[in-house]
Amino acid sequence: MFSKTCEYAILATIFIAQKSGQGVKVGIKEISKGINAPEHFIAKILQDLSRKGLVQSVKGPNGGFYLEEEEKRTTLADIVQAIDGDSLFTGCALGLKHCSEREPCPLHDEFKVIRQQIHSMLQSSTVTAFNRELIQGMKHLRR
Amino acid sequence: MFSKTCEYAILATIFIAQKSGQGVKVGIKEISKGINAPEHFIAKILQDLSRKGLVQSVKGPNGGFYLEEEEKRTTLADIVQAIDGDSLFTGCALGLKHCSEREPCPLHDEFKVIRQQIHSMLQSSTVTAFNRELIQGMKHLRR
DNA sequence: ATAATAAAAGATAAAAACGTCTTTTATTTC
DNA sequence: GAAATAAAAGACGTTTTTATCTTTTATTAT
Repeated sequence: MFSKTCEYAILATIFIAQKSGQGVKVGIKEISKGINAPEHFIAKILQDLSRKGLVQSVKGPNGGFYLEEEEKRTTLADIVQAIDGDSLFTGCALGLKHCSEREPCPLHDEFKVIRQQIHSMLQSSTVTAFNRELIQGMKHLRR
Repeated sequence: MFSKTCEYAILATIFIAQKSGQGVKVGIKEISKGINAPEHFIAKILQDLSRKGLVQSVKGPNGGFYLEEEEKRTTLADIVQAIDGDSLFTGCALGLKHCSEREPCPLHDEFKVIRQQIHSMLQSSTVTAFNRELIQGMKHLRR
């Protein structure tokens, strides 16, 4: 569904969002422990998200990652778009380049509906949307 | 969504199904041209599908691939299961190993519905289901 | 200023996915 | 039974993805 990189990106950003909701920055070590993912790998991913303006970072003591108010309204769809591109939202289920309304693959019509549902699921979830449930232990991020 | 191998497997099997509907066997060259996929690669995939009893093959002159009556009722879900396993049908959207009703990830509830829809879409499509539309040019397999 | 901290950047490596080429085996036709 | 055909099997190569390690740069606190 998503690449591993994208899964990590979503988990890490939700983790940062949770901390940012509490007004604190968080370092890579804590993030990687919090979501149980390889430290250097998610460092790379966060560099990327940072460049793309989805998270903020500051170097040095008391540095770390956090979200601006605006970034707290980032949706999971935005993250997927940034990391995996929009193939999940627009691509053919069978990987046909020319698949379209005019030249549909066998799954085209059925898949169109599902694709749309996936998109709206991801678009209706901001990265902060899960803060309460995560803090209360009703939802989890650890792999 | 699916691995490339799985996409090829689905396309190739639907192609064979179409020919088998016309009572003829079909060789790898014709299949690979028909779905515009690398010849040796789909040969491997078909070997695998053959071992798993999803397609039949015979060697030598006038040999090729075809489907038994029973195999014409193979569903796309069967193929996905055989090639990619059932992670698409049962796995967590965010790749969490322990994600479950008891310990759900943030997307668990919403994704459960979508996963189920994907499964039933694939289960309700047999490999022969598209024969008519393919022959009439209303659906396509070429990449 | 200096030392400590933490992210950024770069290099490298391991694993998996994807793809190609060659040889072998089975079958058919002549 | 020899030649031709076509899949099976095996070896090999490339690319992408995933992961790790090291060095550099920016920031803070002393």
